[in-house]
Amino acid sequence: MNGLFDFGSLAASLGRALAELRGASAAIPVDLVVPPRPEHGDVTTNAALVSAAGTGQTPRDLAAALGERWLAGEGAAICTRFDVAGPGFLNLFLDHSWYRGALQAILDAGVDYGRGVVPPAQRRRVNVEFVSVNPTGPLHVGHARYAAYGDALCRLFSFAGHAVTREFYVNDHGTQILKFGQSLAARYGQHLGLDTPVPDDGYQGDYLADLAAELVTEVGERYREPLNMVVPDVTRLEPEVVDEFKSWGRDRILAAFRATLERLRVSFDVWTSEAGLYEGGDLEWRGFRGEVGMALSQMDAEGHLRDADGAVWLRTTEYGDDKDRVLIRQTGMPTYFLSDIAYHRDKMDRGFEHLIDVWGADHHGYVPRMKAMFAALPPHDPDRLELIIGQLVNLLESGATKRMSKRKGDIVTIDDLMDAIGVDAVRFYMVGRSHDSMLELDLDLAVEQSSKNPVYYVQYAHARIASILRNAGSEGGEPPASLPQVDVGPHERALLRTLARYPVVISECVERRAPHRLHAYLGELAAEFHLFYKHCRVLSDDAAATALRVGLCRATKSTLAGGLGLLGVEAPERM
RNA sequence: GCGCCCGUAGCUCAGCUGGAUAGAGCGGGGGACUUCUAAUCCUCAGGUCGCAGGUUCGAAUCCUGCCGGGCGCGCCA
Repeated sequence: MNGLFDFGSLAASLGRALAELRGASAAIPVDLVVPPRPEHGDVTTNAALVSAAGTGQTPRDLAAALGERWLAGEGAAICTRFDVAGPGFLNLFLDHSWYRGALQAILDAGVDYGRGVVPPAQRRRVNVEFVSVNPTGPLHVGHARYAAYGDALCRLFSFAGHAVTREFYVNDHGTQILKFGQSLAARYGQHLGLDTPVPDDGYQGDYLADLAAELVTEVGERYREPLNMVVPDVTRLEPEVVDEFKSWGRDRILAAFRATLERLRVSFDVWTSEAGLYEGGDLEWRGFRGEVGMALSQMDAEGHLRDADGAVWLRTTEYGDDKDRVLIRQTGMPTYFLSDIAYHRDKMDRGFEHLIDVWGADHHGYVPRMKAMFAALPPHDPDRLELIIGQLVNLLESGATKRMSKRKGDIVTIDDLMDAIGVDAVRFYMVGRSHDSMLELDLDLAVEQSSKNPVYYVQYAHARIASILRNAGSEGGEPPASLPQVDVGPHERALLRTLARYPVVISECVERRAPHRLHAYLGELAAEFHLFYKHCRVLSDDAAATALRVGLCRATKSTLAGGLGLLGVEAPERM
C-alpha cells in the first residue's frame, strides 16, 4: 500500500508520471479537483490540457498516455480506471481501497492531520505584526477583523510548519499619544473641579473620563498644581507632566487591549514600544539613541540620508518611491517613518527570515516607502518584508454607514460585539471574507441573525458527531487498528474526498495568506457530513459498516475541530 | 489627476496563478422528525459574472480602455 491518501500526494504522484512521459527530471505540478458531476470521476485533472503544448500530442492523447502510465505504476493499487473527457480532462475513478486508506491515514494522523504541509526547506522564521492599534482608545469592530485575520494566519503558518512570532507594535511616541496624554490630563483636571476642557483635536470619548476617575482614585491630587498653572489650556503642561499622563494612560489602555484580545483568543508573543526604540544604546546620531540612533547611523554611513529644508530625508526615490521622505522634521522631531525603520531593522536583527505586517487599507499609501526602506537597508532584500493590506470594515447601523471616530469616542467596541453575538460568531464572521474585499458588518443584522451565523452550522456537525460517538460507547473510543474491507458508499466517498482535501486547503490558506478559504472549507465539510448523516446510519447491526462509519465520524470530528481551532473557534461536544 | 482594492443571484460574498453546465449563506415558495442531535436535510424560483474591445481550442479569471464604489496620495499615525 502506498501513501497517496490526500490530494497533495495524489497530485504529486500524477506529477511524477507526467514528468516521466515528458522526459522531465522533476515532477510537474498537477492540479487535482473533485469534479462537480460524479460521472466525471472521483478526481479529475486538467494536467494534460495545461502541458500538451509543444509535445506534438493532443491534450486528449496526452491525458490517455498519462492515465495509462499512472495506472500501470503508482496508481495501480488505488485506481480502477480512467476516462479522457472533453478537450483533455483526465478523470480518475478511485478504488474502495483508496478511500479506506485515506480514512485510515486521517485516523492515524489524528489532531496532526494536515500539519506540516510546508516542505522543511521552505520553512521560515516568520514575524507577523498585526493589530498594532494606537494605545489611545478602545479596540473597535474594525480592529477585530485584523485581529481575527492575523491570528488565524499565525495559527495556520505555525500549523503548516513555519516558526511564528506574533508581534504587537505599540505607537506610544509622537503626536497622537501626546494628544491622548493631554486629553487625559484635561479629564483629570475636570474631576478635580478645574476648568480644563479637552483640546479641540484631542480625544473626546467618555472612556477617558472613566480613566481619569480611576487616576484620581489612584493618585489623588498629585497633579492639581501643575494643571492649575495652565488652566484652561492643558497643551501648555510641562512635557514631564504630560509624560506621566501618557504613560499611565497607555498602560491602562494596553491592559484593556490584552483583556479584550484574550477574550477574542488572540495572543501576542512580543509587544514592542515605539518609545522604547529611542532609549538605550551607546550609539548616537545627532542626539538620537537606541534603535533609532543605530538605524540613522547605518543609513548615514551608506549614504541614504540628505539634509534639506532644515529636515533630514531618506532617499527612498532611489528604491522606487515617488518622493523622498522626511525622517527628522524641521522641528527636530522624528517622524513615524523613522520609528518604523528602526523597528523593522530591529526585527531583522532579531533573526527573522521573513517579516509580515498586516495593515488596514488606510495605510496602503505607505507601502512604497517601506519597500524602499527595506531595499536600502541590509540585507537589501525587499521580498523579505511582506505588507498585507486588508480592506476595511464597513459598519452599518440602521441601514446607513456608520463612521467611527476614536477621537470623538463614537465607537462600537470589539467587546460590544462579543457581548452581542459571542466570541465564536465574531471570529468566524471576521475571517469569512477575503482580506482584499471590504467587509460589511450590519450591527442590527449581526445581532438579529447571530443564531444563523454559519459558525453554528459547523459546530453543530461537530456536536452531532460527538453525540454519535457517545452513543457508540466503547466503539467510540480508540480507533481500530485496521478498517474492515467493506465497500465505501457514495455519501461516504464524498465525505472522504472532502476530508482528503484538507491538507491542500491548509497549504492554500498559507500560500495565499487566505484564512477565509478554511472558513469556506469547514462549511463544505460540515455540509458533507450532514448529508452523510442523513443517508447513512452510523450505528447499526452491521459491524463492518459501523466500524467504517464510526471511523468516518472520528476523522470528520477531528478535522472539524482542528480547522475551527485554526480559526480560533471552539468545537463544542454538545449544543 | 495618480496609486491600491472591489464590482458575480433580491442581500452579503466565494470562485480569479485560464478549463466541463458559475457556487454558498441569508432572504422568498414548497416539503421531510415513532430511528444515532431538525442549530439538520430535500426541493423550486432567482445570473447580460459592471460595460466595451483584445489574447486563445477555451475568459468570471489574463491584457487595454471606460463606468461605478471604497481607501490613500502630510515634515499625521
